Amino acid sequence: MSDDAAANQAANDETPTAGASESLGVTGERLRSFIERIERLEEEKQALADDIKEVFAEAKATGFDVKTIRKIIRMRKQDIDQRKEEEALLETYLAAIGMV
Amino acid sequence: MSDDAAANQAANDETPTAGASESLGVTGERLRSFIERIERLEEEKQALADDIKEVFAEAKATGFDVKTIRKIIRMRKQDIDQRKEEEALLETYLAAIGMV
Amino acid sequence: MSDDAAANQAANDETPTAGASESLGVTGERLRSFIERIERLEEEKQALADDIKEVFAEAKATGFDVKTIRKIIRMRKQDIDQRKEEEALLETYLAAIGMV
Amino acid sequence: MSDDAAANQAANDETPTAGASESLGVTGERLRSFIERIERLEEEKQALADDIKEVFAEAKATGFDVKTIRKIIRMRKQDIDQRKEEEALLETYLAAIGMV
DNA sequence: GAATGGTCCCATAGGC
DNA sequence: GCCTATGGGACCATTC
Repeated sequence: MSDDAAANQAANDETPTAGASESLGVTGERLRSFIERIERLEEEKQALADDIKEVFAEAKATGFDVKTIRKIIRMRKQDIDQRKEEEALLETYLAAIGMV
Repeated sequence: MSDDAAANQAANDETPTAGASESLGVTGERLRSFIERIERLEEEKQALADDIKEVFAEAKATGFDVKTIRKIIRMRKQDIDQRKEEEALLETYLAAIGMV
Repeated sequence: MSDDAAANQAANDETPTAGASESLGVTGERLRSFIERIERLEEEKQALADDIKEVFAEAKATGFDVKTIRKIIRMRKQDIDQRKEEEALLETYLAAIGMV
Repeated sequence: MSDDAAANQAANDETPTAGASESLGVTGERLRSFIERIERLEEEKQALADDIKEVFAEAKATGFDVKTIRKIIRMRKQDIDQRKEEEALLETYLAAIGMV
């Protein structure tokens, strides 16, 4: 493993005045905080995924072909990506010739 | 592919005099609306994915091992999923013995 | 992608007396061998899938509810997976605190 | 998990005096048997999937492009399927004209 | 034919 | 910098 001590739950007492449990508690708190933040975000992300699914369902109910819609969206995304790339390239060129 | 509604990408008729073209325009509008709603949601979803990545990066910078954190999160999720499934199974059993 | 090129990376001459076409032949042999091995394995895999289907059918004929059986099997699998993951996590922790 | 409860909607009686509860025990046995047969088969199926993965890995290590190999296999499968279909159609025609 | 679950493929991310 | 591993998305088969 790369980092020193992964989830340092075992470990060394860093605050001499405190008990071992204290510093452990702090580390644990931070870890828990990270985990919960991530879980919260993933929950929201999942909610959005569900929303998207719903919209597809609605489109389907309206009589549209979902697969085709997906294809269109993919194409549009490609276009956007490409456009962004082109703009980025343009920026690079402009920067290269000192036009900021 | 189901050709009928599917390919209605044309959609750009905005002639006020209506007729078949008018309904196509309407269909096109609806299609565009669906697509844009989805794109908007996917954008937000992507933003959340980026946020999550950031939190992982922050945790890593703090000295935690990302891989381990991922594992913990996965396990917690498994717990939740399993609990849900157990409840679903119970429902199934109840239904099977006619207890609705 | 250039499909033709794809398979040619192996192309080193193993028979010093042969020309390029010979080494290509060897490469082709190896490729064919891989493909046939995979196809054979997939055939067996498919046969097993069919067997499983049969067992489900038999269970159904016996009066069991297939859906419920599926759910039970899924849950049992989850249990096993989770146990494995817990062990893996333990390993990770042990490694993290230097207990190999 | 409470395996015994399974699809035995009533359940856990193993009283030696038999009666309805005895037949339930028998039912439980059958259910368990089905489940274990399926699990065994899925295990083998998974083993084959792993084997296939290994072969792909070996092919890759040899210098072949996995994606392309997949494509070839897919094409060959299509050919086989098509051939089967043609044969089936031929059978149908032969049957239709009374040539068994 | 609609919904669901399972499988496969790809693209990205992290490790060596 | 490659290469493996993991997660997400698409497709497909099956069930109700």
